[in-house]
Amino acid sequence: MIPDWTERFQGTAALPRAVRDRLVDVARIIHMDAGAQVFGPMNVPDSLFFLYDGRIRVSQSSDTGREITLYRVDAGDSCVLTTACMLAEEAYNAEGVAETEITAVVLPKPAFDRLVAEEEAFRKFVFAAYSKRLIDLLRVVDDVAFGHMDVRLAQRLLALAGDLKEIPATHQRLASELGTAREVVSRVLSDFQKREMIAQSRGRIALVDKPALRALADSR
Amino acid sequence: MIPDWTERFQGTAALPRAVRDRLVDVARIIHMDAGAQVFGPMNVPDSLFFLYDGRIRVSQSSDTGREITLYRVDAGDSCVLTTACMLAEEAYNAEGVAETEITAVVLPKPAFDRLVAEEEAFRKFVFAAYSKRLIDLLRVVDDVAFGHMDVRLAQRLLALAGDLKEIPATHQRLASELGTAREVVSRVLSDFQKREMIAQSRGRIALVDKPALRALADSR
DNA sequence: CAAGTTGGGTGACATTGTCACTGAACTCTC
DNA sequence: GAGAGTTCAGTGACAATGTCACCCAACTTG
Repeated sequence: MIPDWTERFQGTAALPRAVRDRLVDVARIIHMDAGAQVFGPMNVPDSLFFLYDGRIRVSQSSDTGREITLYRVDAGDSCVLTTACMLAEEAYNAEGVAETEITAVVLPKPAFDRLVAEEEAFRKFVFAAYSKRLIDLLRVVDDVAFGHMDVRLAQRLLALAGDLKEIPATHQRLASELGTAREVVSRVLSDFQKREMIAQSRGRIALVDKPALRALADSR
Repeated sequence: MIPDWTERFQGTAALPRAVRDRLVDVARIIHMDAGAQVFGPMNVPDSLFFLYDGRIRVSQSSDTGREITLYRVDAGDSCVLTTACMLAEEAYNAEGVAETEITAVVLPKPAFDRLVAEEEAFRKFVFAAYSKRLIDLLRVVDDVAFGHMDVRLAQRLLALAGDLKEIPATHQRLASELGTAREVVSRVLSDFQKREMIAQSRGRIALVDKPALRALADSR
């Protein structure tokens, strides 16, 4: 089904043929639909997770119903938060939800341990993954603690849009990205609209003046 | 001077005698005064850092002059943020400052790599350290994004006090703990005072009614 | 089409952040 | 121990953000 997933990851592509064959043998491939919860407070995995295809959004939610996106796991990345959870047996309320249909490689812990012990390349990969997430979270803290809503929203709109001119997103959805309330997003968006940087219709936002958004996103 | 620092760390105490002797040989011991910057944007270390004695406060600051405490490194912990920085060569503006006089063990990267490769116990220690920091940061994000100032301040006052009844801390200092502005801390503290939970004098805060503070800290 | 559901708008108010001050409390120097 | 400078804290006005209680419009479904 998947030709050879070890091609796909920084940490495994460099491994000797024999090791890779063994890995392909011992790992399980799983598929999940978009919207499925990959992990969460009630669903703590005991294995290591490598995302072969698709995208996962990792978020944290408050008990008052608000939510914030921490980062996204893209194809080729591993998901270290699950690992972290296993190691530091502390409670946390982050969850990972598949944003698209996903295909992932699940490596049993013993195999993971062995690989980390024996293979330099794999070890580097895992450490890099941890480091990346740490840095990601530093960025989130910085944004939430010190950033301004209009700037943050402009940044997020541009990031979500990529090369496209329009994004399918409700105000609530954007609020969950930034960890704020829907009303706040509505307010800021209607301001953007007044300044003719965007155009809105139900569930869609058209980025009319990307340069202006970019300028705002880079300011302050 | 230090009898055998390898006793001190989870990751090294369990190692074979021979390995530990080699470690003691290859590592450097450093001392720093309270207030010294251990690492920062301008001061990126190329070695691994194990805190033998003292405490380090790791914080992040905005370009507008505000600051927030991310976590503290206690004696017996390693400081993984420096590692993270080395691996993911991204810019970040976190810094570590010695809160007390500190004594630390600095392990050159080659020795670190070798240890991680060869020693299970050490590897576990390092992964656990990373995981702990990830969880710490999740907690910070949660607090900043969803927490209320009065609750957060009550929590912090209790944490900083420990068993003591009084803490030496300026309003500005507390603001830097929580990533807010001094005026906000002043406001909340004067409210606490009005409710007779604390008493204030210049640079000192007496926790008069700890149970009430505790109740507040645990609420919402 | 009617009814239900979801997305979005709005005004009032609470909390938090920012700014521009003031004065009090400490420190230092002479 | 009397000023001078510095650090710490208090204040009022205002801006930005969060919360609440609604409303209505747009879609969806039976």
